[in-house]
Amino acid sequence: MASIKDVAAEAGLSVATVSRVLNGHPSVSEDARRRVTDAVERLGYRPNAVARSLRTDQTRTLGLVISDVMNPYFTELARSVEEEARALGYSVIIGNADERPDLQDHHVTTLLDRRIDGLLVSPTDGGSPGMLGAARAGTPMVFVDRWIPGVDVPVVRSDGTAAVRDLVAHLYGLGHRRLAIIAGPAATTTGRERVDAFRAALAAYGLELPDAYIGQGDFQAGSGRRVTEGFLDLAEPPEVVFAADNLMALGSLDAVRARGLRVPDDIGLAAFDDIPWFVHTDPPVTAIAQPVRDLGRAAVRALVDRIEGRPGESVTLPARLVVRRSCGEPETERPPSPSPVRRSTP
Amino acid sequence: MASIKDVAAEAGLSVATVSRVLNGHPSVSEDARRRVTDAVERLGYRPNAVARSLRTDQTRTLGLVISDVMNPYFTELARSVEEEARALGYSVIIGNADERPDLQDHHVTTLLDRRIDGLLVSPTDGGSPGMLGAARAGTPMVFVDRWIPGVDVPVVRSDGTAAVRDLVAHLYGLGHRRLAIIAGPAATTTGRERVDAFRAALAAYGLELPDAYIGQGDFQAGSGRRVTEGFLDLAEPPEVVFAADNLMALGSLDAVRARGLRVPDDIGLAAFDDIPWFVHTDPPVTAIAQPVRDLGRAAVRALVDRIEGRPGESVTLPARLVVRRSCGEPETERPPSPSPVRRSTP
DNA sequence: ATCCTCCGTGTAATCGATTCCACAAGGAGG
DNA sequence: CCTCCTTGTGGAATCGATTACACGGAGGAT
Repeated sequence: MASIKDVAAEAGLSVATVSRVLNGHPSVSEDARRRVTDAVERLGYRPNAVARSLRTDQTRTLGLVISDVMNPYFTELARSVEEEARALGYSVIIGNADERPDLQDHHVTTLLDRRIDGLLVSPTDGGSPGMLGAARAGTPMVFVDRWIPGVDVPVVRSDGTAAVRDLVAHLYGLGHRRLAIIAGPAATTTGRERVDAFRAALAAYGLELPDAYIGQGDFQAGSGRRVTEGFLDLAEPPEVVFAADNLMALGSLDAVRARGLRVPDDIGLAAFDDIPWFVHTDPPVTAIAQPVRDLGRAAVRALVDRIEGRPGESVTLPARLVVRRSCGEPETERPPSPSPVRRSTP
Repeated sequence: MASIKDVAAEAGLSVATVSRVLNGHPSVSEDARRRVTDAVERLGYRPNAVARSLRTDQTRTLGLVISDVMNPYFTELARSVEEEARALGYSVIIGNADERPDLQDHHVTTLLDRRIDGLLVSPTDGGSPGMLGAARAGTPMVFVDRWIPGVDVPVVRSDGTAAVRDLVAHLYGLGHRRLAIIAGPAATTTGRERVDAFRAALAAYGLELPDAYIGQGDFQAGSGRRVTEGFLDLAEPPEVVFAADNLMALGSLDAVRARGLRVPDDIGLAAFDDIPWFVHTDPPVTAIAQPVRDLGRAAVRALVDRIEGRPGESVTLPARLVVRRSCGEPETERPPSPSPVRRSTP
């Protein structure tokens, strides 16, 4: 592969001049500029990003470590992050932690070894050593979705308390009183917050959240199934189950169906995180939707701000309730809406 | 951040010796080895992968350019690719082409600029200039899922002809005769092959595939909707629509529902690519499942073989039909099966 | 005409690793 | 006791870029 030296030779100039042309440095004669671009063209030369990074100490690359790629919520997040990063002239390398702290650490160290300019993390746990180290070492960093209290890093997330309140109001209005939740891991902020928000909302209606109605999940489908089975085995099963993420809701649906029961007639179901597929499930699932695209965009902007020396602030965006049929009859009969999967095509 | 020089100073040795210890070179005294590891420990030193790559001319990184991350099929492919690559000591950088040749080219050049060791591509089109250039330039390369005829690169893919035959047999057995297809872009191999396989299978039953029953889609939900609307407007609409990927099937479902019609009573639906959500849609969708994990694994192995100087061969794995309820009554009434989303949890 | 600027260019140092080659010390063999 | 090998180590070149500094020449001011 041709190097800058080859270009210099081909153009009959020094590597310094070639480099200047390549980087749009002002003090280069028109003649030299032309000769260099011609030589580049002839040789099909492309600058070696590795060498450039070594010299300039910046890779123009962002690392994104997410908890689970197979979760549509995170897939969409990753997509919007990449989009915004590209617009800002950065590439992104995605690491999938699969909800495992050890894998998360692996990716963090790998990314740091490659000297990425900044790190976007949605931590799987309360803080693995590798991650804490990275934060302390001064690598520009931003948390998305989940975060770790006590670590001084901007957080870009969505606040679901109002939406959860709306959800409880909706359920209460439908006559439901025994409401249960499938919680996420207590080590994650989203795991804890959603339970807290739910409990608080229930309290506003004079409802309790007994321990038996709090199932411990891990944000994966399997746990949703297991917890739901436990609920159904109760002497007095809940009337509605609220899953703290979409995968656990899926598992819950499975469990209900495996018993030959039906949603929402026998038991209602609601989920945190709305995804395109919830429109098409049987029945369509009532969910709390986060503004994922905006979250990704804001996270990248905050991180790039940090990288480029600007402050880089935390952002909290509200989530909102999307009522469908999985908890009982909706208020109004609307025509089916088109799938949100659709792109910009008219 | 500490460099190898700092380690050398701390250990009271030369950088050469430090490097040898780091790389497990045999001719290093036990004493030196200990002093170096101690120094590394004290300094929290991590080798700079950028510098290393520049010197050794290898990044131990694979590039993966896929057509659409939001498509669960590709998400799963990406996941299995990363998994296998990690097992083999490689990282992977994912580029999302979003079915756009220009974006695909952008990612290919970016990846090449970073001097990745090899490229895994599922081409969006018949071959964008950047990709063809990469193939010609001798970068180790392997096609996954889709490929480009005439380019001498191993292909790892799945063969759906048998499964499509099974599908048509299933539909024929259910009494359906007017069968339509929503095709993928003609520029992609999968776009063409699936139509061809479908036509051939129909022929085996003395059935035709009239032009009016071939809708041109682009593997995105929007086109599935549009094409299906066209089918429904026909004087004699098809009895079953076969979507060449899962996203278009989703769009098709939307369109049917938007008319107030029902699947499978008013019109049947089948899809290429099985995904976890098809179990939970209303109704569950009959689909052709590819062995995605195996595909990802095989692709990485072929690529790494190429990179490390071994031949690196093409692989074709069979797809299989998964019958559900979207085309009419299934043969047997089975208890609902658990969701395939489940991980290794028992 | 002289001096000072400014412009365009080239030389060489540098980033952080790897690795070839030289070399010193020590042991074996003659 | 001398030579030869082996072993462990260090010096320095190298990968491909960027950039500080030096320098020659053109042009303007005096």
